[in-house]
Amino acid sequence: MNALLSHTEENYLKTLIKLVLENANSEAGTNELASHLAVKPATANDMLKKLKEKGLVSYEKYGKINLTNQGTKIALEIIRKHRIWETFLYEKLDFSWDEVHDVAEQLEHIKSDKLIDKLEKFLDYPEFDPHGDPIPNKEGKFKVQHKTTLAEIAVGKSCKMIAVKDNSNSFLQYVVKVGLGINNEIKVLSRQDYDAMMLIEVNGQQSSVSQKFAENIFVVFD
Amino acid sequence: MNALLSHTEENYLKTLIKLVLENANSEAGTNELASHLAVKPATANDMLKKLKEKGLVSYEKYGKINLTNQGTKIALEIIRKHRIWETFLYEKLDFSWDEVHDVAEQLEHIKSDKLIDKLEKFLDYPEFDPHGDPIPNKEGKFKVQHKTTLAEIAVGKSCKMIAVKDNSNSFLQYVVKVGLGINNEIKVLSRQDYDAMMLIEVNGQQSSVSQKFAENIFVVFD
DNA sequence: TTTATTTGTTAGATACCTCTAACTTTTATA
DNA sequence: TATAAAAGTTAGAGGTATCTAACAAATAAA
Ligand SMILES: [Mn+2]
Ligand SMILES: [Mn+2]
Ligand SMILES: [Mn+2]
Ligand SMILES: [Mn+2]
Repeated sequence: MNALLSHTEENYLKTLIKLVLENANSEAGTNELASHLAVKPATANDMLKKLKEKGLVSYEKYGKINLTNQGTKIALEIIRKHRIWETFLYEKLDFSWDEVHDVAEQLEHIKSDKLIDKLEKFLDYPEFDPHGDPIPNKEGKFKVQHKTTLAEIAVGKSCKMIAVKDNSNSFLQYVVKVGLGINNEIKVLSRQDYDAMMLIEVNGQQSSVSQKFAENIFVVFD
Repeated sequence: MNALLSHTEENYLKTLIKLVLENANSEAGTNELASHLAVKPATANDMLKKLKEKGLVSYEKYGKINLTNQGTKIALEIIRKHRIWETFLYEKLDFSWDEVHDVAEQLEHIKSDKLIDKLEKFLDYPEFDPHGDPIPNKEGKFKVQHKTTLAEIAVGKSCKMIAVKDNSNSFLQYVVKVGLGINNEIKVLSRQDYDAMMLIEVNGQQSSVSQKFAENIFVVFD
């Protein structure tokens, strides 16, 4: 059934589904794909032909790229594995928030349905990973949370942090430094007209954060 | 320091150390290596040149193959990872005896010292894997047990099973079926002169086992 | 609507890992 | 010791994943 893909092919699918999901227009381009995978457009183009040949992506020459149903299914399986492994590393092995991603990038390619299912059970069926991202279940379904960014919360209002948008190590470390974490209550005390710098309060601690920072914190209204 | 090796290179080193250790004469041959890796001798020969170039194996044209100190160090690290992962799968995820090996073959190539050290701690520093094989520590040291095979135990004597020699799925499943497991006490009731078939008793259960079977069960005297 | 810029594609090359077929060296056997 | 068998090596080739450089198409700007 699952036509044994290489690490590389899996990484292309995973990147494609991320682009397709966040692009809103539900499609991706060659250059965009290449840059996210840190390869040259020519390389990505070759791989796209191969993935099309295998029925995992649909696209025509000079057209936009989409995943087929089969491609989407596989991509979600990889995301599922990635997030379950991140949860394992964080919950059981005491890895920190910013350390889990790189190792999960390797672990997500381990081929064993039994392994990931048993790991999921061992973790007691987690629904979200350490960054607040939803973990797809075996059927590829996951909890969709209505989320806003901290940048959009009005002055005087409170909200709860549920996830981060940027998953880079430097951002994650910065978030920790500011005293923020998943499920923390955040109160917006003020916002500058000039540059949208915000003063926020978390656990009684006040911090000043930039617009760029606030745009990468996902929150829900209280 | 550790010049990032490919999965393939790591598998060659791991196979080499096994051959070198079990060959007693402490060396291996090209054909032998190739057959263990399920590749053709020509392929193994190419890789040997490459590993020699990298300073991991020492050998001269038409001569015998040995690992260098650096090659030995890396090979032991891979074995360490393999056995720690097997222990994790068996102890924490309820994998059975015969299921752990194949998944560990993949997991052993994950590159993260932190991961394997934290996993080792999580498992409370195990010294032996589920098959009774010793787990090298970070320095590559491991417990050496003086072991004999069941085939060598005299009639009327008892011994304790400490490991299996053959790690194949079919053998492991057979061992379970016979009612045997690590740390079981085995009493040798009789042995046929003709074909060395043995009658043994384990946990009050009597079984008849072949010489080939007995030669693959490692035991220690009581 | 012509031109410039961005985006995407092709051609040709390299590194890695593998193979088959032919050859050479070493070891075992008669 | 001459010959046969086994073990090991080389040459030549193919698939995958990558690159650079040159080209083509689509889109944005003038
Ligand atoms: Mn991640
Ligand atoms: Mn995550
Ligand atoms: Mn094993
Ligand atoms: Mn084992």
